[in-house]
Amino acid sequence: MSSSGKLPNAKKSSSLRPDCFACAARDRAEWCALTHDELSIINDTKQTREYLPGEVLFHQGDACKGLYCFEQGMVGVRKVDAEGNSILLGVTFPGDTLGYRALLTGGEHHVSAEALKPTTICFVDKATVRKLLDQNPALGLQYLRRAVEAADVAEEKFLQSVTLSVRARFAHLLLVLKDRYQKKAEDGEFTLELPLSRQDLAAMIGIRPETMSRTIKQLESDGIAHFNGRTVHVPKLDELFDELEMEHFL
Amino acid sequence: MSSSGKLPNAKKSSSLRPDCFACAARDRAEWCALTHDELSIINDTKQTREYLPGEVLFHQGDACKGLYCFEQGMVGVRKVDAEGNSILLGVTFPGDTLGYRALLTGGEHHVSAEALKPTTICFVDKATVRKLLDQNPALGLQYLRRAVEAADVAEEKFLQSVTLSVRARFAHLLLVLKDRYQKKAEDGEFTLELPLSRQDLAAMIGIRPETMSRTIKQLESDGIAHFNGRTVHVPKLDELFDELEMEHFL
DNA sequence: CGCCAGGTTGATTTCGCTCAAGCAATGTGG
DNA sequence: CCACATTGCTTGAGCGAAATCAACCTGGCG
Repeated sequence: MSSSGKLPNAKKSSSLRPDCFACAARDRAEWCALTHDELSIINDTKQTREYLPGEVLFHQGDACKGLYCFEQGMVGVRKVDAEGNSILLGVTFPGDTLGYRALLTGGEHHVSAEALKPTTICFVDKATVRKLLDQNPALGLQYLRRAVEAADVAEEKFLQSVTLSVRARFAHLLLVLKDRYQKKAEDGEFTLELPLSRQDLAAMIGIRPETMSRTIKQLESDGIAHFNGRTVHVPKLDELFDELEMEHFL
Repeated sequence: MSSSGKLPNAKKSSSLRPDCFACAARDRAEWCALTHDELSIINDTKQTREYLPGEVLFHQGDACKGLYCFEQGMVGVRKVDAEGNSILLGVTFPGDTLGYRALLTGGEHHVSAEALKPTTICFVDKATVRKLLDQNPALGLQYLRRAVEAADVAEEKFLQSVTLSVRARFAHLLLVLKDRYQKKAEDGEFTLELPLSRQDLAAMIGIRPETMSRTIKQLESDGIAHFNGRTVHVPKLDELFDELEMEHFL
Protein backbone atom coordinates (compact mmCIF):
# COMPACT_ATOMS: atom_id res chain seq x y z
CA MET A 1 0.00 0.00 0.00
CA SER A 2 3.02 2.27 0.04
CA SER A 3 3.32 2.31 -3.73
CA SER A 4 1.50 5.41 -4.79
CA GLY A 5 0.76 8.95 -3.75
CA LYS A 6 3.75 9.63 -1.57
CA LEU A 7 5.42 12.94 -2.09
CA PRO A 8 9.14 12.33 -2.21
CA ASN A 9 10.52 15.71 -1.41
CA ALA A 10 9.80 17.48 1.82
CA LYS A 11 9.37 20.95 0.50
CA LYS A 12 7.09 23.52 2.05
CA SER A 13 4.07 22.52 -0.01
CA SER A 14 4.15 19.05 1.45
CA SER A 15 3.11 20.48 4.78
CA LEU A 16 0.10 21.89 2.98
CA ARG A 17 -0.76 18.55 1.48
CA PRO A 18 -1.28 16.20 4.36
CA ASP A 19 -1.70 12.56 3.57
CA CYS A 20 -5.24 11.30 4.05
CA PHE A 21 -3.90 7.86 4.88
CA ALA A 22 -1.92 9.26 7.75
CA CYS A 23 -4.60 11.64 8.96
CA ALA A 24 -4.99 11.52 12.70
CA ALA A 25 -8.72 12.09 12.36
CA ARG A 26 -9.09 9.37 9.77
CA ASP A 27 -11.22 7.02 11.79
CA ARG A 28 -13.28 9.83 13.22
CA ALA A 29 -13.97 11.26 9.79
CA GLU A 30 -16.58 9.93 7.44
CA TRP A 31 -13.93 8.88 4.97
CA CYS A 32 -13.15 5.81 7.02
CA ALA A 33 -15.88 4.13 5.01
CA LEU A 34 -13.89 4.45 1.82
CA THR A 35 -11.75 1.84 0.13
CA HIS A 36 -8.09 2.46 -0.44
CA ASP A 37 -8.67 3.51 -4.03
CA GLU A 38 -11.48 5.83 -3.13
CA LEU A 39 -9.45 7.51 -0.44
CA SER A 40 -6.72 7.97 -3.02
CA ILE A 41 -9.12 9.96 -5.13
CA ILE A 42 -9.74 12.30 -2.23
CA ASN A 43 -6.08 12.47 -1.49
CA ASP A 44 -5.31 13.52 -5.05
CA THR A 45 -8.12 15.97 -5.68
CA LYS A 46 -8.30 17.72 -2.37
CA GLN A 47 -7.03 21.24 -1.99
CA THR A 48 -5.42 22.18 1.27
CA ARG A 49 -5.15 25.59 2.79
CA GLU A 50 -4.06 27.13 6.03
CA TYR A 51 -6.50 29.44 7.79
CA LEU A 52 -5.57 31.85 10.52
CA PRO A 53 -7.97 32.72 13.33
CA GLY A 54 -10.67 34.99 12.00
CA GLU A 55 -10.41 33.85 8.40
CA VAL A 56 -13.61 32.45 7.02
CA LEU A 57 -14.01 29.23 5.07
CA PHE A 58 -17.33 30.28 3.66
CA HIS A 59 -20.07 32.78 4.29
CA GLN A 60 -23.73 32.31 4.95
CA GLY A 61 -25.41 32.57 1.56
CA ASP A 62 -22.41 31.40 -0.46
CA ALA A 63 -22.99 28.59 -2.90
CA CYS A 64 -21.68 25.34 -1.51
CA LYS A 65 -18.71 24.27 -3.57
CA GLY A 66 -17.70 21.21 -1.64
CA LEU A 67 -16.71 19.82 1.72
CA TYR A 68 -14.18 20.98 4.28
CA CYS A 69 -12.45 18.69 6.73
CA PHE A 70 -9.48 19.13 8.97
CA GLU A 71 -7.05 17.15 11.06
CA GLN A 72 -6.55 19.58 13.87
CA GLY A 73 -7.50 23.11 14.76
CA MET A 74 -10.86 24.65 15.48
CA VAL A 75 -13.62 26.19 13.45
CA GLY A 76 -16.65 28.17 14.59
CA VAL A 77 -20.03 27.93 12.93
CA ARG A 78 -21.99 31.17 12.91
CA LYS A 79 -25.29 32.49 11.77
CA VAL A 80 -26.20 36.12 11.36
CA ASP A 81 -29.73 37.01 12.32
CA ALA A 82 -32.10 39.66 11.00
CA GLU A 83 -30.48 42.42 13.06
CA GLY A 84 -27.04 41.55 11.76
CA ASN A 85 -25.71 40.01 14.96
CA SER A 86 -23.36 37.15 14.37
CA ILE A 87 -24.21 34.36 16.74
CA LEU A 88 -22.06 31.33 17.33
CA LEU A 89 -24.02 28.12 16.89
CA GLY A 90 -21.24 25.74 17.70
CA VAL A 91 -17.62 24.76 17.32
CA THR A 92 -16.20 21.84 15.41
CA PHE A 93 -13.40 19.62 16.37
CA PRO A 94 -10.84 17.54 14.52
CA GLY A 95 -12.40 15.00 12.20
CA ASP A 96 -15.55 17.02 11.70
CA THR A 97 -16.64 17.84 8.21
CA LEU A 98 -18.18 21.16 7.30
CA GLY A 99 -20.57 21.99 4.53
CA TYR A 100 -22.22 18.64 4.02
CA ARG A 101 -25.58 20.02 5.08
CA ALA A 102 -25.57 22.60 2.31
CA LEU A 103 -24.20 20.08 -0.14
CA LEU A 104 -27.20 17.84 0.41
CA THR A 105 -29.97 20.39 0.52
CA GLY A 106 -30.13 23.25 -1.93
CA GLY A 107 -26.49 24.08 -2.23
CA GLU A 108 -26.41 27.35 -0.35
CA HIS A 109 -24.68 27.60 2.99
CA HIS A 110 -27.04 28.86 5.66
CA VAL A 111 -24.24 29.37 8.16
CA SER A 112 -20.76 30.84 8.05
CA ALA A 113 -17.62 29.00 9.10
CA GLU A 114 -14.62 30.77 10.55
CA ALA A 115 -11.31 29.49 11.86
CA LEU A 116 -10.89 30.07 15.59
CA LYS A 117 -7.39 28.68 15.81
CA PRO A 118 -4.81 28.25 13.07
CA THR A 119 -6.31 25.38 11.13
CA THR A 120 -5.32 23.43 8.08
CA ILE A 121 -8.37 22.66 5.99
CA CYS A 122 -8.70 20.09 3.26
CA PHE A 123 -11.29 20.95 0.66
CA VAL A 124 -12.96 18.33 -1.49
CA ASP A 125 -15.06 19.56 -4.37
CA LYS A 126 -18.71 18.78 -4.77
CA ALA A 127 -18.37 16.63 -7.89
CA THR A 128 -15.92 14.27 -6.26
CA VAL A 129 -18.06 13.93 -3.17
CA ARG A 130 -21.15 13.28 -5.25
CA LYS A 131 -19.37 10.60 -7.20
CA LEU A 132 -18.15 8.81 -4.11
CA LEU A 133 -21.52 9.20 -2.44
CA ASP A 134 -23.19 7.55 -5.39
CA GLN A 135 -20.82 4.65 -5.64
CA ASN A 136 -20.22 3.80 -2.01
CA PRO A 137 -23.34 3.48 0.17
CA ALA A 138 -21.25 3.31 3.31
CA LEU A 139 -20.06 6.88 2.88
CA GLY A 140 -23.58 8.24 2.81
CA LEU A 141 -24.36 6.23 5.90
CA GLN A 142 -21.46 7.83 7.71
CA TYR A 143 -22.86 11.25 6.92
CA LEU A 144 -26.28 10.04 7.87
CA ARG A 145 -25.00 9.01 11.25
CA ARG A 146 -23.42 12.40 11.64
CA ALA A 147 -26.56 14.23 10.63
CA VAL A 148 -28.68 12.22 13.06
CA GLU A 149 -26.23 13.07 15.78
CA ALA A 150 -26.46 16.76 14.90
CA ALA A 151 -30.25 16.59 15.01
CA ASP A 152 -30.11 14.97 18.44
CA VAL A 153 -27.77 17.62 19.75
CA ALA A 154 -29.97 20.40 18.43
CA GLU A 155 -33.07 18.90 19.99
CA GLU A 156 -31.26 18.52 23.26
CA LYS A 157 -30.27 22.16 23.05
CA PHE A 158 -33.87 23.17 22.57
CA LEU A 159 -35.02 21.11 25.51
CA GLN A 160 -32.34 22.58 27.73
CA SER A 161 -33.14 26.11 26.68
CA VAL A 162 -36.71 25.76 27.89
CA THR A 163 -36.14 23.67 31.02
CA LEU A 164 -32.77 24.54 32.49
CA SER A 165 -31.52 27.72 34.12
CA VAL A 166 -28.78 29.73 32.50
CA ARG A 167 -26.38 28.52 35.14
CA ALA A 168 -27.10 24.88 34.46
CA ARG A 169 -26.85 25.40 30.73
CA PHE A 170 -23.49 27.05 31.09
CA ALA A 171 -22.23 24.27 33.32
CA HIS A 172 -23.38 21.84 30.68
CA LEU A 173 -21.56 23.77 27.98
CA LEU A 174 -18.33 23.77 29.96
CA LEU A 175 -18.54 20.03 30.42
CA VAL A 176 -19.15 19.45 26.74
CA LEU A 177 -16.23 21.68 25.80
CA LYS A 178 -14.07 19.90 28.34
CA ASP A 179 -14.87 16.53 26.81
CA ARG A 180 -13.93 17.82 23.41
CA TYR A 181 -10.94 20.01 24.00
CA GLN A 182 -9.23 18.98 27.16
CA LYS A 183 -5.96 17.55 25.99
CA LYS A 184 -4.33 16.04 29.01
CA ALA A 185 -6.37 14.03 31.45
CA GLU A 186 -6.65 15.52 34.90
CA ASP A 187 -8.46 13.83 37.70
CA GLY A 188 -11.36 15.58 39.35
CA GLU A 189 -10.42 18.95 37.91
CA PHE A 190 -9.63 20.54 34.59
CA THR A 191 -8.25 23.58 32.83
CA LEU A 192 -9.39 24.73 29.45
CA GLU A 193 -8.25 27.44 27.11
CA LEU A 194 -10.82 28.36 24.50
CA PRO A 195 -10.57 30.87 21.69
CA LEU A 196 -14.08 32.03 22.48
CA SER A 197 -15.21 35.47 23.50
CA ARG A 198 -17.81 35.91 26.22
CA GLN A 199 -20.36 36.86 23.63
CA ASP A 200 -19.68 33.68 21.74
CA LEU A 201 -20.11 31.62 24.88
CA ALA A 202 -23.31 33.52 25.55
CA ALA A 203 -24.66 32.91 22.07
CA MET A 204 -23.99 29.19 22.31
CA ILE A 205 -26.48 28.87 25.15
CA GLY A 206 -28.79 31.56 23.86
CA ILE A 207 -28.28 34.30 26.42
CA ARG A 208 -27.11 37.94 26.44
CA PRO A 209 -23.49 38.93 27.10
CA GLU A 210 -24.50 40.72 30.29
CA THR A 211 -26.04 37.58 31.64
CA MET A 212 -22.93 35.61 30.72
CA SER A 213 -20.85 38.06 32.71
CA ARG A 214 -23.05 37.72 35.75
CA THR A 215 -23.16 33.96 35.51
CA ILE A 216 -19.40 33.74 35.34
CA LYS A 217 -19.14 36.02 38.34
CA GLN A 218 -21.53 33.78 40.24
CA LEU A 219 -19.60 30.62 39.48
CA GLU A 220 -16.45 32.48 40.37
CA SER A 221 -17.67 33.59 43.77
CA ASP A 222 -19.14 30.18 44.46
CA GLY A 223 -15.75 28.65 43.82
CA ILE A 224 -17.10 26.41 41.07
CA ALA A 225 -14.88 27.77 38.32
CA HIS A 226 -12.20 30.39 37.82
CA PHE A 227 -11.90 32.48 34.71
CA ASN A 228 -8.76 34.24 33.53
CA GLY A 229 -9.31 35.81 30.16
CA ARG A 230 -10.12 32.88 27.94
CA THR A 231 -8.94 30.11 30.18
CA VAL A 232 -11.17 28.50 32.72
CA HIS A 233 -10.15 26.30 35.60
CA VAL A 234 -12.52 24.00 37.44
CA PRO A 235 -11.04 22.71 40.70
CA LYS A 236 -13.84 20.32 41.59
CA LEU A 237 -15.37 18.49 38.66
CA ASP A 238 -18.16 17.05 40.82
CA GLU A 239 -19.31 20.48 41.91
CA LEU A 240 -19.73 21.49 38.28
CA PHE A 241 -21.67 18.30 37.68
CA ASP A 242 -23.94 19.14 40.58
CA GLU A 243 -25.00 22.29 38.77
CA LEU A 244 -26.67 20.16 36.12
CA GLU A 245 -28.78 18.18 38.51
CA MET A 246 -29.89 20.75 41.04
CA GLU A 247 -32.99 21.45 39.04
CA HIS A 248 -34.31 17.95 39.29
CA PHE A 249 -34.32 17.92 43.05
CA LEU A 250 -35.88 21.24 43.82
CA MET B 1 -57.98 6.10 27.52
CA SER B 2 -57.92 3.86 24.53
CA SER B 3 -60.00 0.73 24.74
CA SER B 4 -57.66 -2.08 23.92
CA GLY B 5 -58.36 -5.61 22.88
CA LYS B 6 -59.96 -6.75 19.70
CA LEU B 7 -60.44 -4.57 16.70
CA PRO B 8 -63.86 -2.98 16.60
CA ASN B 9 -64.84 -4.24 13.22
CA ALA B 10 -63.39 -6.71 10.77
CA LYS B 11 -61.26 -4.99 8.18
CA LYS B 12 -60.80 -6.27 4.71
CA SER B 13 -57.37 -7.74 4.57
CA SER B 14 -56.63 -5.66 1.52
CA SER B 15 -56.99 -2.49 3.50
CA LEU B 16 -54.36 -3.79 5.87
CA ARG B 17 -51.91 -4.49 3.09
CA PRO B 18 -51.66 -1.37 1.07
CA ASP B 19 -49.68 -1.53 -2.11
CA CYS B 20 -46.42 0.39 -1.94
CA PHE B 21 -46.64 1.07 -5.65
CA ALA B 22 -49.94 2.79 -5.18
CA CYS B 23 -49.00 4.63 -2.00
CA ALA B 24 -50.08 8.24 -2.06
CA ALA B 25 -47.02 9.21 -0.11
CA ARG B 26 -44.69 7.33 -2.39
CA ASP B 27 -42.83 10.29 -3.79
CA ARG B 28 -42.62 12.01 -0.46
CA ALA B 29 -41.24 8.91 1.21
CA GLU B 30 -37.63 7.90 1.04
CA TRP B 31 -38.54 4.78 -0.87
CA CYS B 32 -38.87 6.77 -4.05
CA ALA B 33 -35.18 6.13 -4.51
CA LEU B 34 -35.74 2.40 -4.88
CA THR B 35 -35.93 0.39 -8.06
CA HIS B 36 -39.04 -1.56 -8.90
CA ASP B 37 -37.51 -4.77 -7.63
CA GLU B 38 -36.34 -3.21 -4.42
CA LEU B 39 -39.71 -1.71 -3.72
CA SER B 40 -41.18 -5.15 -4.28
CA ILE B 41 -39.05 -6.45 -1.45
CA ILE B 42 -40.51 -3.85 0.85
CA ASN B 43 -43.96 -4.55 -0.41
CA ASP B 44 -43.58 -8.24 0.36
CA THR B 45 -41.85 -8.10 3.72
CA LYS B 46 -43.63 -5.19 5.31
CA GLN B 47 -46.12 -5.76 8.07
CA THR B 48 -49.09 -3.48 8.25
CA ARG B 49 -51.14 -2.59 11.27
CA GLU B 50 -53.87 -0.20 12.20
CA TYR B 51 -53.29 2.03 15.22
CA LEU B 52 -56.02 3.89 17.04
CA PRO B 53 -55.39 7.24 18.68
CA GLY B 54 -53.39 6.72 21.84
CA GLU B 55 -51.82 3.45 20.76
CA VAL B 56 -48.06 3.55 20.74
CA LEU B 57 -45.81 2.30 17.98
CA PHE B 58 -42.81 2.13 20.23
CA HIS B 59 -41.64 3.40 23.58
CA GLN B 60 -38.61 5.41 24.50
CA GLY B 61 -35.95 2.89 25.48
CA ASP B 62 -37.30 0.08 23.32
CA ALA B 63 -34.86 -1.60 21.01
CA CYS B 64 -35.34 -0.41 17.46
CA LYS B 65 -36.67 -3.28 15.39
CA GLY B 66 -37.17 -1.47 12.12
CA LEU B 67 -38.83 1.41 10.39
CA TYR B 68 -42.39 2.69 10.42
CA CYS B 69 -43.97 4.59 7.58
CA PHE B 70 -47.54 5.50 6.80
CA GLU B 71 -49.70 6.76 4.00
CA GLN B 72 -52.09 8.87 5.97
CA GLY B 73 -52.89 9.58 9.58
CA MET B 74 -50.88 11.30 12.26
CA VAL B 75 -48.31 10.26 14.80
CA GLY B 76 -46.89 12.17 17.75
CA VAL B 77 -43.29 11.92 18.87
CA ARG B 78 -42.79 12.22 22.59
CA LYS B 79 -40.02 12.25 25.09
CA VAL B 80 -40.41 11.75 28.80
CA ASP B 81 -38.10 13.82 30.95
CA ALA B 82 -36.56 13.16 34.33
CA GLU B 83 -39.74 14.13 36.20
CA GLY B 84 -41.81 11.74 34.12
CA ASN B 85 -43.62 14.40 32.12
CA SER B 86 -44.36 13.33 28.61
CA ILE B 87 -43.54 16.19 26.28
CA LEU B 88 -44.52 16.30 22.65
CA LEU B 89 -41.53 17.03 20.44
CA GLY B 90 -43.34 17.03 17.15
CA VAL B 91 -45.90 15.47 14.88
CA THR B 92 -45.33 13.56 11.71
CA PHE B 93 -47.28 13.69 8.56
CA PRO B 94 -47.98 11.31 5.70
CA GLY B 95 -44.84 10.08 4.01
CA ASP B 96 -42.69 10.53 7.09
CA THR B 97 -40.71 7.63 8.36
CA LEU B 98 -40.25 6.92 12.04
CA GLY B 99 -37.45 5.16 13.80
CA TYR B 100 -34.64 5.72 11.33
CA ARG B 101 -32.72 7.75 13.86
CA ALA B 102 -32.54 4.88 16.30
CA LEU B 103 -31.86 2.43 13.52
CA LEU B 104 -28.73 4.32 12.57
CA THR B 105 -27.33 5.13 15.98
CA GLY B 106 -27.24 2.56 18.74
CA GLY B 107 -30.53 0.86 18.15
CA GLU B 108 -32.50 2.16 21.09
CA HIS B 109 -35.36 4.57 20.58
CA HIS B 110 -34.86 7.73 22.56
CA VAL B 111 -38.37 8.92 21.91
CA SER B 112 -41.81 7.35 21.95
CA ALA B 113 -44.21 7.38 19.03
CA GLU B 114 -47.97 7.36 19.47
CA ALA B 115 -50.83 7.53 17.01
CA LEU B 116 -52.85 10.73 17.28
CA LYS B 117 -55.40 9.81 14.66
CA PRO B 118 -56.38 6.38 13.34
CA THR B 119 -53.31 5.53 11.33
CA THR B 120 -52.25 2.59 9.21
CA ILE B 121 -48.60 1.92 9.72
CA CYS B 122 -46.31 -0.17 7.53
CA PHE B 123 -43.43 -1.71 9.38
CA VAL B 124 -40.23 -2.75 7.65
CA ASP B 125 -37.79 -4.77 9.66
CA LYS B 126 -34.24 -3.69 10.36
CA ALA B 127 -32.56 -6.42 8.33
CA THR B 128 -34.41 -5.52 5.17
CA VAL B 129 -33.68 -1.85 5.60
CA ARG B 130 -30.02 -2.53 6.22
CA LYS B 131 -29.80 -4.65 3.11
CA LEU B 132 -31.39 -2.02 0.91
CA LEU B 133 -29.33 0.70 2.52
CA ASP B 134 -26.16 -1.19 1.70
CA GLN B 135 -27.03 -1.92 -1.88
CA ASN B 136 -28.66 1.32 -2.98
CA PRO B 137 -26.74 4.50 -2.12
CA ALA B 138 -29.66 6.68 -3.15
CA LEU B 139 -31.78 5.38 -0.29
CA GLY B 140 -29.26 6.45 2.31
CA LEU B 141 -29.07 9.83 0.68
CA GLN B 142 -32.82 10.23 1.00
CA TYR B 143 -32.57 9.58 4.70
CA LEU B 144 -29.58 11.86 4.89
CA ARG B 145 -31.59 14.64 3.37
CA ARG B 146 -34.34 13.97 5.88
CA ALA B 147 -31.93 13.98 8.80
CA VAL B 148 -30.35 17.24 7.70
CA GLU B 149 -33.79 18.74 7.47
CA ALA B 150 -34.59 17.56 10.99
CA ALA B 151 -31.38 19.07 12.30
CA ASP B 152 -32.22 22.38 10.66
CA VAL B 153 -35.68 22.39 12.15
CA ALA B 154 -34.34 21.66 15.60
CA GLU B 155 -31.77 24.42 15.36
CA GLU B 156 -34.43 26.80 14.21
CA LYS B 157 -36.52 25.79 17.19
CA PHE B 158 -33.66 26.55 19.52
CA LEU B 159 -33.07 29.96 17.99
CA GLN B 160 -36.73 30.80 18.24
CA SER B 161 -36.97 29.68 21.83
CA VAL B 162 -34.30 32.17 22.87
CA THR B 163 -35.21 35.09 20.64
CA LEU B 164 -38.96 35.10 20.08
CA SER B 165 -41.82 35.74 22.45
CA VAL B 166 -44.24 32.99 23.31
CA ARG B 167 -46.87 34.65 21.21
CA ALA B 168 -44.66 34.75 18.13
CA ARG B 169 -43.60 31.16 18.62
CA PHE B 170 -47.17 30.03 18.86
CA ALA B 171 -48.10 31.96 15.73
CA HIS B 172 -45.22 30.24 14.01
CA LEU B 173 -46.39 26.86 15.19
CA LEU B 174 -49.89 27.47 13.90
CA LEU B 175 -48.54 28.44 10.51
CA VAL B 176 -46.38 25.35 10.32
CA LEU B 177 -49.28 23.12 11.28
CA LYS B 178 -51.47 24.85 8.74
CA ASP B 179 -48.97 24.19 5.97
CA ARG B 180 -48.89 20.56 6.91
CA TYR B 181 -52.44 19.70 7.76
CA GLN B 182 -54.76 22.11 6.06
CA LYS B 183 -56.56 19.96 3.55
CA LYS B 184 -58.60 22.27 1.42
CA ALA B 185 -57.07 25.52 0.25
CA GLU B 186 -58.72 28.62 1.64
CA ASP B 187 -57.69 32.08 0.68
CA GLY B 188 -56.49 34.46 3.34
CA GLU B 189 -57.95 32.38 6.14
CA PHE B 190 -57.88 28.83 7.41
CA THR B 191 -59.46 26.34 9.75
CA LEU B 192 -57.60 23.52 11.37
CA GLU B 193 -58.61 20.60 13.51
CA LEU B 194 -55.75 19.08 15.42
CA PRO B 195 -55.76 16.08 17.75
CA LEU B 196 -53.53 17.97 20.12
CA SER B 197 -54.21 18.87 23.71
CA ARG B 198 -53.28 22.27 25.04
CA GLN B 199 -50.43 20.75 26.97
CA ASP B 200 -49.09 19.17 23.81
CA LEU B 201 -49.23 22.46 21.99
CA ALA B 202 -47.48 24.05 24.95
CA ALA B 203 -44.74 21.43 24.99
CA MET B 204 -44.06 21.87 21.30
CA ILE B 205 -42.94 25.45 21.86
CA GLY B 206 -41.47 24.82 25.27
CA ILE B 207 -43.91 26.62 27.52
CA ARG B 208 -46.22 25.75 30.45
CA PRO B 209 -49.88 24.89 29.96
CA GLU B 210 -50.95 27.98 31.89
CA THR B 211 -49.05 30.19 29.53
CA MET B 212 -50.59 28.40 26.57
CA SER B 213 -54.01 29.13 27.99
CA ARG B 214 -53.27 32.81 28.38
CA THR B 215 -51.70 33.10 24.96
CA ILE B 216 -54.73 31.54 23.34
CA LYS B 217 -56.96 33.91 25.25
CA GLN B 218 -54.90 36.84 24.02
CA LEU B 219 -55.07 35.82 20.38
CA GLU B 220 -58.76 35.21 20.85
CA SER B 221 -59.48 38.65 22.24
CA ASP B 222 -57.26 40.28 19.63
CA GLY B 223 -59.32 38.59 16.96
CA ILE B 224 -56.29 36.87 15.48
CA ALA B 225 -57.53 33.32 15.98
CA HIS B 226 -60.56 31.52 17.39
CA PHE B 227 -60.35 28.31 19.31
CA ASN B 228 -63.17 25.82 19.79
CA GLY B 229 -61.95 22.74 21.55
CA ARG B 230 -59.33 21.38 19.22
CA THR B 231 -60.22 23.33 16.13
CA VAL B 232 -58.75 26.70 15.41
CA HIS B 233 -59.94 29.24 12.90
CA VAL B 234 -57.84 32.11 11.61
CA PRO B 235 -59.89 34.69 9.75
CA LYS B 236 -57.02 36.88 8.59
CA LEU B 237 -53.92 35.00 7.60
CA ASP B 238 -51.87 38.20 7.27
CA GLU B 239 -52.59 39.20 10.83
CA LEU B 240 -51.16 35.92 12.04
CA PHE B 241 -48.12 36.50 9.86
CA ASP B 242 -47.66 39.91 11.42
CA GLU B 243 -47.19 38.25 14.78
CA LEU B 244 -43.96 36.71 13.55
CA GLU B 245 -42.40 39.97 12.47
CA MET B 246 -43.43 42.37 15.23
CA GLU B 247 -40.23 41.60 17.13
CA HIS B 248 -37.99 42.84 14.38
CA PHE B 249 -39.53 46.28 14.36
CA LEU B 250 -39.72 47.02 18.04
C1' DC C 1 -71.66 9.25 42.71
C1' DG C 2 -66.74 10.62 43.58
C1' DC C 3 -62.55 10.78 41.25
C1' DC C 4 -59.20 12.69 38.30
C1' DA C 5 -56.88 14.65 34.41
C1' DG C 6 -57.20 18.66 31.53
C1' DG C 7 -58.05 23.27 31.39
C1' DT C 8 -58.76 28.10 32.94
C1' DT C 9 -57.92 31.97 35.90
C1' DG C 10 -55.75 34.83 39.43
C1' DA C 11 -51.86 36.31 42.52
C1' DT C 12 -47.15 36.38 43.17
C1' DT C 13 -42.29 35.72 42.16
C1' DT C 14 -38.22 35.32 39.66
C1' DC C 15 -34.97 35.05 36.20
C1' DG C 16 -33.03 37.02 32.55
C1' DC C 17 -33.52 41.09 29.39
C1' DT C 18 -33.13 45.99 28.54
C1' DC C 19 -31.12 50.21 29.14
C1' DA C 20 -27.35 52.77 30.58
C1' DA C 21 -22.93 53.91 32.25
C1' DG C 22 -18.06 53.07 32.98
C1' DC C 23 -13.62 50.78 31.95
C1' DA C 24 -9.73 48.53 29.80
C1' DA C 25 -7.46 47.22 25.67
C1' DT C 26 -6.68 48.06 20.96
C1' DG C 27 -6.44 50.63 16.98
C1' DT C 28 -6.08 55.01 14.07
C1' DG C 29 -5.00 59.20 12.26
C1' DG C 30 -2.97 63.74 12.85
C1' DC D 1 3.35 60.99 20.75
C1' DC D 2 -1.22 62.09 22.04
C1' DA D 3 -6.40 62.57 21.20
C1' DC D 4 -9.84 59.75 19.79
C1' DA D 5 -12.88 56.23 18.30
C1' DT D 6 -14.00 51.47 18.72
C1' DT D 7 -14.86 47.11 20.63
C1' DG D 8 -15.37 43.76 24.36
C1' DC D 9 -16.43 43.26 29.04
C1' DT D 10 -18.41 44.43 33.46
C1' DT D 11 -21.71 46.41 36.64
C1' DG D 12 -25.93 48.57 38.24
C1' DA D 13 -30.98 49.66 38.19
C1' DG D 14 -35.43 48.55 36.77
C1' DC D 15 -38.65 46.06 34.14
C1' DG D 16 -41.35 42.51 32.24
C1' DA D 17 -42.59 38.03 30.37
C1' DA D 18 -43.27 33.77 31.76
C1' DA D 19 -42.91 30.41 35.61
C1' DT D 20 -44.82 29.09 39.87
C1' DC D 21 -48.28 28.42 43.22
C1' DA D 22 -52.92 27.79 44.13
C1' DA D 23 -57.80 27.63 43.47
C1' DC D 24 -61.50 26.22 40.85
C1' DC D 25 -63.98 24.60 37.00
C1' DT D 26 -65.27 21.29 33.75
C1' DG D 27 -66.37 16.61 31.47
C1' DG D 28 -65.48 11.74 31.12
C1' DC D 29 -65.36 7.37 33.43
C1' DG D 30 -65.08 3.59 36.76
